[in-house]
Amino acid sequence: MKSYHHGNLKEELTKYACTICERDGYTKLSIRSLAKESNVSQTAPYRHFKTKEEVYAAVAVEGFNKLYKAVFVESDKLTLKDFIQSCKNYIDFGLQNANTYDLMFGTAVGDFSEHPELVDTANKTFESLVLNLSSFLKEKDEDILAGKSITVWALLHGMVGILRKQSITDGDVYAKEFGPMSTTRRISSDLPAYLERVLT
Amino acid sequence: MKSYHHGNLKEELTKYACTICERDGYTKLSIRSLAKESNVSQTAPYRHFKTKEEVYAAVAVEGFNKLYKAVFVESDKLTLKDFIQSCKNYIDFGLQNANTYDLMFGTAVGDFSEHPELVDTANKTFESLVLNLSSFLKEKDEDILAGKSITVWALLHGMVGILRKQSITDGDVYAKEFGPMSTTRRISSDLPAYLERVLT
DNA sequence: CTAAAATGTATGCAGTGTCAACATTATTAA
DNA sequence: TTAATAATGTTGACACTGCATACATTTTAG
Repeated sequence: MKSYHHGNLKEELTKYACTICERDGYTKLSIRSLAKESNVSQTAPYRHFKTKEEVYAAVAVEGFNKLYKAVFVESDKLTLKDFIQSCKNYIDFGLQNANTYDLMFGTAVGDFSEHPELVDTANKTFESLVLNLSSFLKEKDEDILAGKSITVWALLHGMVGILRKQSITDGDVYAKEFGPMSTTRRISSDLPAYLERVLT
Repeated sequence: MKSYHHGNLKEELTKYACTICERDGYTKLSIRSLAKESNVSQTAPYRHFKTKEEVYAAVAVEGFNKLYKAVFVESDKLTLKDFIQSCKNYIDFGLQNANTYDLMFGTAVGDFSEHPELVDTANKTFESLVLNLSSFLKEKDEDILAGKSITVWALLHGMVGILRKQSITDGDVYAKEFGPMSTTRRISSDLPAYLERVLT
C-alpha cells in the first residue's frame, strides 16, 4: 500500500546517490537506477534535480560536510600535534572516500557557483582549516595566515592525489633502487616535518 | 575514392580524442563521435581500443608527455630560479590543460597498471622532477631526495587543484574582509618562498 | 472550496558502449 | 605465386542512458 507521493524522495535519492558514487565512482551513477532503487518512475528524480550534475553537486555537498567534520577541531587552543592530527584526518578522508573526493575536486561539477549550497559547504570546510591554523599560530596577519592556509591545503590535497596514484611514485628511480617502499608510509612519517617547515 | 582500410586510424582517433577531452572534458567524449570524425563506422575504433577507458589512457599518455616536456630541464646545473620556473611551468600546464590534467590524475582511468605505456610515461614525468631537483640540490641521500620530490610535487599538484576551484578560497574569510584578491596572484607571488621553505 | 503548486507517471527521442557476425585487405608461409 | 591467416573495416542489434513533453494525482494556500 504505497501512496502516490513518496514523501521523502529527495533525501532518499541523495543518500543512494552518495552510496553509488563512493562505491562505484560517479560515472556509474544513473538517474534511472536511482529511481528504480526508490521504486519510483524513471523521471521522478527530475522533480528534485534539474540535471544529473545537480545530483553530483548534492553528493559533493555531503562529501564536504563529512570532510568538515573530520577536519575541524572546535578549540581555540590547538597544539601543533592537534593540527597535524587534523591534517592526517584530511588525508585519511581523501583516501577512504576516494571516489567522493574526486567528485568534490574534479571536473564532475563544472562550476560550483551554479550550486550555492556547494559553494557554502566548500567555503566552510576551507575556513575551518584557516581557523584551525590560526588557533595555534601566533600569526595575526590575515594575509600571511591565508597564504599559509592555502599552502597547507595544497600540500594535503596534493598528497591525497599522489597517494591515490602510487603507481607513479612507486616506479620511480628511488623505488627501483631500494624497492617499492610504501609512499604512504614515507609521507605519513615525513608529514609533520614538512608541515612544520611550511608553517614556520 | 577512399580505400577500405584507413591506414592511420589509431593516431587520428587519439588526436581527436585529445582535442575533445581537453575542449569539452572527457565525459563528453564518445567513441561514436570519434568514429564519425574519422569517417569510419561506429565500431571501427574497437579494432584499436578495447574499451573507452583505453582511449582515456591514450589521451592521458599524451598529456604526460606534454607535461614532461613542459617541466623537464635538460641540465645538470640548475639554479633555484630555474627550478622554480620549472615548477611554474607545471602549474601553468595544469591550468591551461585543466581537463586533460583531470583525466591524468582523476579516476577516469581507474588502474594505471592495466595500461603499461601510461605507467611508463607517468613515471618518466615524476622522475624528471626528481632529476631537476637533484640537479641543483647538494642533497645526495636518495631517501631525502625522494621525500622532497614528493613534497614538491604534492605542493604543485595541490595548487593546481586549488586554483581550479578558486570559488572556494575566494569566498573565505580573508576574501570577505579584504575583497577577492586573486588566489592565483597570491600563490604565484608566494610560491618561491614556499618552495624554498620546503627544500631547505 | 477551489485554484495553483508540487510531485508523481507514461511515452518517446536521440544518443551511448559494446557485442557478434560478416567483408575486405594486408601479410606471411608454403 | 598462391593460399592461409591476421588485421582492419562494416552492419546490425541490445540494453542502457539523459532528458523533454504531456498528463495524473495530491497537497497546500487563498
